[in-house]
Amino acid sequence: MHRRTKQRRVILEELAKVTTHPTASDLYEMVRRRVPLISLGTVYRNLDLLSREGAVQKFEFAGSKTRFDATVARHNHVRCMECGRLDDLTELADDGVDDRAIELNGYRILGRRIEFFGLCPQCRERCEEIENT
Amino acid sequence: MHRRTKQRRVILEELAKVTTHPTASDLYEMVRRRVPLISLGTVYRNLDLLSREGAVQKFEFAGSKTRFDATVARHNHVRCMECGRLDDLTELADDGVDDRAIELNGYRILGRRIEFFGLCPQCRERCEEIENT
DNA sequence: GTGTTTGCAAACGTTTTGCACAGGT
DNA sequence: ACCTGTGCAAAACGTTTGCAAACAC
Repeated sequence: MHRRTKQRRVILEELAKVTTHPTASDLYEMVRRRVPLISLGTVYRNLDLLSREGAVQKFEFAGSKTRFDATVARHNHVRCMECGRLDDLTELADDGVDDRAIELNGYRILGRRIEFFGLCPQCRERCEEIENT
Repeated sequence: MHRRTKQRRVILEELAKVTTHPTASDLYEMVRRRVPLISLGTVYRNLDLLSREGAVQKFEFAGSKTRFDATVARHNHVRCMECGRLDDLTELADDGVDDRAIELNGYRILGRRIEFFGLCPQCRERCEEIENT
């Protein structure tokens, strides 16, 4: 069985503190303030273990680093193409995508991921200013 | 202006030959049969250039290598979680996802990507056999 | 001739792994 | 005492980049 180590506990605690979606090295820096000698490898190993247990969610986004989230409830994301900011989209939990079509391809569907991308409020404003010049 | 080099031409020709979604190194192996001294770096540089030109599509899938496609029309994908196989889903081009909700978050949405994942026909059969044992 | 493109190899950033030791049970 | 988890460093992985030579225009 899995043992309750200080490293594992602090990683989970630090992840639960934030609503951002930290990467493994973000978390490494956060945890290091409380467990100075922790190694990045340990952070990776624990995040992997915790995500397999279902205690954290792991998001492997297209074209960027893996991000982690202590919020386990299902939700989709928007990424800003300009600054890289990542936001939750809780309202779109039920996305209305039709599953039947995929049955036609002979696949047994186990899940789906929707990623939206665009401009966040700040970058949008900045871009629109430039457009109007 | 861009020059018409043998390497670039052969990369595009080989990519157009297949309906799979080769990675850069898959393509490197394919092209190498015709241009033995080509380097992997050249394949990457040309795929990048061709995708910026819109001649090929680049798919940066979550948690896996970037794949390329000479079919430019918009379509979604299913990935097999067991064997990694990747299929097109042309029928689901209009996915029915509601865009209005995202406007509420203040984002200007420029695109979305839907990835389905599950078991392909072959792996599905194999898994169901094991389940029934 | 000029400037782009190439092959090669080294560098890169993220993630994984091998190892001997520390520490939870 | 066992055997999982750790720190460290090196390796692995896909991708990018610096360079001098080669080539398209």
